[in-house]
Amino acid sequence: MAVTIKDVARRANVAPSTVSRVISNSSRISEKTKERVREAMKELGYHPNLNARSLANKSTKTIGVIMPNSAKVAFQNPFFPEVIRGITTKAYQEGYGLYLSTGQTEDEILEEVKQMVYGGRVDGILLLYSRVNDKVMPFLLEHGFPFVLIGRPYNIDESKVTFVNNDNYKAAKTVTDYLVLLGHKRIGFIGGNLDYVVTVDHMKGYEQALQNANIELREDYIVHHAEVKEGGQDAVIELMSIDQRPTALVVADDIMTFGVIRMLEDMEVHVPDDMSIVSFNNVMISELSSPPMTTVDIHIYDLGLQATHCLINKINDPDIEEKKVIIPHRLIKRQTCKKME
Amino acid sequence: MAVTIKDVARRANVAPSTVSRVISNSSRISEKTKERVREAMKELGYHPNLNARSLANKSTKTIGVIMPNSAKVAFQNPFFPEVIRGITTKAYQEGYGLYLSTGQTEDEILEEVKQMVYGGRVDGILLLYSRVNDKVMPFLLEHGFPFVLIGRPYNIDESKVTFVNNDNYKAAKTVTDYLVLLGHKRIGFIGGNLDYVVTVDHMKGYEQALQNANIELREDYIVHHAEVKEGGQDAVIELMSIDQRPTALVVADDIMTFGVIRMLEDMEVHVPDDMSIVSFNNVMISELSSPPMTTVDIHIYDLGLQATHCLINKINDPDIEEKKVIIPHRLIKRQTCKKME
DNA sequence: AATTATTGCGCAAACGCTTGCACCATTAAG
DNA sequence: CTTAATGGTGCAAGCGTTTGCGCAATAATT
Repeated sequence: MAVTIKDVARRANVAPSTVSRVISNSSRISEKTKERVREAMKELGYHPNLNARSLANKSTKTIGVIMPNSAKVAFQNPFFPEVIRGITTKAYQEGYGLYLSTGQTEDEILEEVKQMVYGGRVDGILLLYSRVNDKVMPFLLEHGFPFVLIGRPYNIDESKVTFVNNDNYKAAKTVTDYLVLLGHKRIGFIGGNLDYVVTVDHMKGYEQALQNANIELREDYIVHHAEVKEGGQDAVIELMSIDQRPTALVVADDIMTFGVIRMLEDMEVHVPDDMSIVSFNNVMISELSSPPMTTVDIHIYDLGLQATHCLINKINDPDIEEKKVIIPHRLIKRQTCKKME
Repeated sequence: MAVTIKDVARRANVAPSTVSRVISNSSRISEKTKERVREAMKELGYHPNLNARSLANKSTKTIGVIMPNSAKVAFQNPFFPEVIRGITTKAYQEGYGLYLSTGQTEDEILEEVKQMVYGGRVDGILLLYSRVNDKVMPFLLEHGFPFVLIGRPYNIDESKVTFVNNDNYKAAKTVTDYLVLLGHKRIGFIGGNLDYVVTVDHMKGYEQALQNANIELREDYIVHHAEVKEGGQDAVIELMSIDQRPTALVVADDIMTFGVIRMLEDMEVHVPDDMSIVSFNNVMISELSSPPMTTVDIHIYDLGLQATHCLINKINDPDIEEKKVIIPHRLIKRQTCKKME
């Protein structure tokens, strides 16, 4: 059996409660006793039992990280690793641990969240996605459980939830504007899963830009695909089989862009000479495409960092007001866009 | 305060112990009482407190996942997301949760592991790397704590630890043989961080293949870099500034290959016409390079799955004998290799 | 010198659950 | 009809911490 607080107490000739207070560095214990107790702890190799502590404490010092239909598909996109990097960094600084969701379906995930909340496994929750019809957020809201959303609440009063997001609408608009500025009139849009709020924001921005430029919106220029990998390729086929092919593409995700570029190459459509492309995220390998892609950097790492920051604040002070943090984005011009002659 | 086992007991007119036994579906309770208790649980919306359970139980139903110098840099490589996918899948099936390490340095990580072990936070540990001079494994070994290594133990008796690995030596040898078969004599090697066992295995395989083919080993053809991204590019510069440039490259990692290809393109060295490349891992986007890369698929997902499987077995039966699982690899021929004229 | 504050520590209850053991009805066996 | 199994529950002691409260002993105040 492991060495407990009682063993330490006995060894140091004090009461268990004193040991506990030494651990929490209570000012009510004299320096002398503290030293004696610490000595005993060292000698016995004492380490606190975290479960017991959590039980008594009602605090676990761990935060739950919820991914969309789990890591299963999510992790195919470098977005998640990167956001988790940000989370990890902050969490570590603040002495928090991370508990990862593992469920695959929406229902499984909801069940897990309930476990985390009711079971007292975590002190707060980080939602790494915003889905259109999400059941997790309402649950959390209803129970007044601390959480922060990465993304934007949908169908829910923004003032009721703390969230960290990019201005995806504006990013998409800017990007489309940019393409228009380069002289493109036939601009296609390859979007992600329409269940995700980010996708609808992208589309709105795209549409607005076209409208501002008096370019007619063509249904057949808009294609959505859930899977980042295959999606990119399928989408290209669809778009390329239209009579009047687009000359430029707004692509939802850098990874998709890899697929898009490959597929276009196969069709002997050259980027950027025959086709301009802009996409989103600027994940690590984005600059390694051939040609290197123009994309908008959304500072994924910061999303994670800030979100964690907010969450920890909320955990420490549950009555803190809800907050909305917008992480700036930045267009990174590389070599997939070209001016129309 | 949340509803506890006692509330349920009162409601169902039984003792708390009975409720507990109903939860664990003990055969000693009659169906009738079980029904009544379950009814009460539903009505009150009972959910067990996991900390209390863990405390009484000495089991947490969660497994600790340790990454090399943390997610921080690790996650830059799709290897980790993918292996975690495998882990998640199995863990979920078996009702286990995942607790992620967040430390950045070796010492921080060791400290975290100690916390997990002494603190009773996890039932077992998954080591996602094998480093040459690792302190975590000896610690775990010494404490007889259940763990499984993904990779291969180094400087430690293999029979003492359960591990899941590829035959990286053989993979590297095969790949080099393949290049030799294609007529290449000047074959370079771009390796990863020499602290990792996988890197030394790769190199051994490479060297052996050359030796078998009676090709002289050239020091200057061997380059190592820790960072997958920048590393690839730096390495190319080094290798290309040699008088007698290599005509083929064995690259430690697919992501590196992206960088390598880009850099070569910039130098107007065309792949595969002027340079053949083979690398390792076959992560999701590997097939999206231009040209699509030839690589060896190491079944990362399975590594995670199997490792988790083994770990759970070990948790359930600590006296189970240590096991060594080799996941097969497979050369995926795409378009970065060409026969020498 | 008597009273009040202050400091330093211990007692014991609580956190919510599990589990060995004892106990009381039944029912089966002798 | 007694005794022995058996089946179904309850009691109470843990699991290792935290923390409100109380009690000495000492220091500060009249």
